[in-house]
Amino acid sequence: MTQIKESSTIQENKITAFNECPVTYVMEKIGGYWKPIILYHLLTGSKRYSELKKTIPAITEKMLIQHLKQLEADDLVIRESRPVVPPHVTYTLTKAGMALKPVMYTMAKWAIEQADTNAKFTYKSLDDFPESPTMLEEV
Amino acid sequence: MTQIKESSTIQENKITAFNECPVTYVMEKIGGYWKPIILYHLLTGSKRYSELKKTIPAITEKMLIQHLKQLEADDLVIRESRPVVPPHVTYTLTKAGMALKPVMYTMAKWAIEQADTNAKFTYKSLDDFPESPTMLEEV
DNA sequence: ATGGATACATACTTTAGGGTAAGTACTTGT
DNA sequence: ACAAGTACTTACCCTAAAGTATGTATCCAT
Repeated sequence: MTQIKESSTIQENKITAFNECPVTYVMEKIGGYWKPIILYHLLTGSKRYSELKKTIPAITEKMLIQHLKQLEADDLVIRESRPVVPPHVTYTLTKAGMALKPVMYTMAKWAIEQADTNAKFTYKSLDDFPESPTMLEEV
Repeated sequence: MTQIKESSTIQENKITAFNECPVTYVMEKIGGYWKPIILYHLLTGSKRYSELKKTIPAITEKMLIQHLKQLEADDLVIRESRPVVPPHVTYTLTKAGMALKPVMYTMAKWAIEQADTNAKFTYKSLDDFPESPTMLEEV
């Protein structure tokens, strides 16, 4: 997991923003190109590592575990492994992770409202958030 | 405004995520260390460039206009300048910008709920979001 | 003994975002 | 003549996030 230089202005500003701005705090937790997508797929229930890989074809394995580790460290997902061969590992949302549902929903709602204006999106409705994976599928 | 290479995997993935994932779409618009803070301060009303500078002391002028330009390009703020000397420029949230209020509120709410668990935040309540600037002040 | 399945790990490179520092234009006040 | 105020602009550098490529361990089936 990529090392971070422990004293740069950029780090300091980040930490300050993180501590003072709740919005930044959330974005730290769920930011990046892949985290929302991973979280979205976990909203519908526990998934194995390989299942996540299959449902998110474009992600590399490095990015996948890297983000899973971060999500675990942030107490948003729980990793459970069965000591069998071949390995069997499942990832499940914690309470805090589940609590992101309304957050993501509100964000999605705004995005789709804006989409009416811009008309350049492939997703169009919030009808089935997050029961069916229409919105974030196939990324 | 920093040039972007127009064909890298990272750009492609970003654009895909941006088009398919509404959450990523939102984060593109309000992400970065400074954008939420700028937006927050604009939620309480129009501000001049210099006022923003004063209320967000840690931001550099480069970052400030850079983000203001981006927010303007994204139709979240409107720039109005009076042709006087010294210049008089104000920034105001658009409708879309204003519509971010519940989005930011929901995010903040989650952050503060988590804060109860972690107890390491300088902000503690949502009581006065966004009427008083207690939450994002002094960053 | 070789390949497949599973869940990673690790070294290296590229890119975009952020930061530093300095300069510009135009006018008023001293 | 020079500084101060306002709203920027520009050139250059550094860092962290993201991507590429390859390797590892274990067991089972063929």
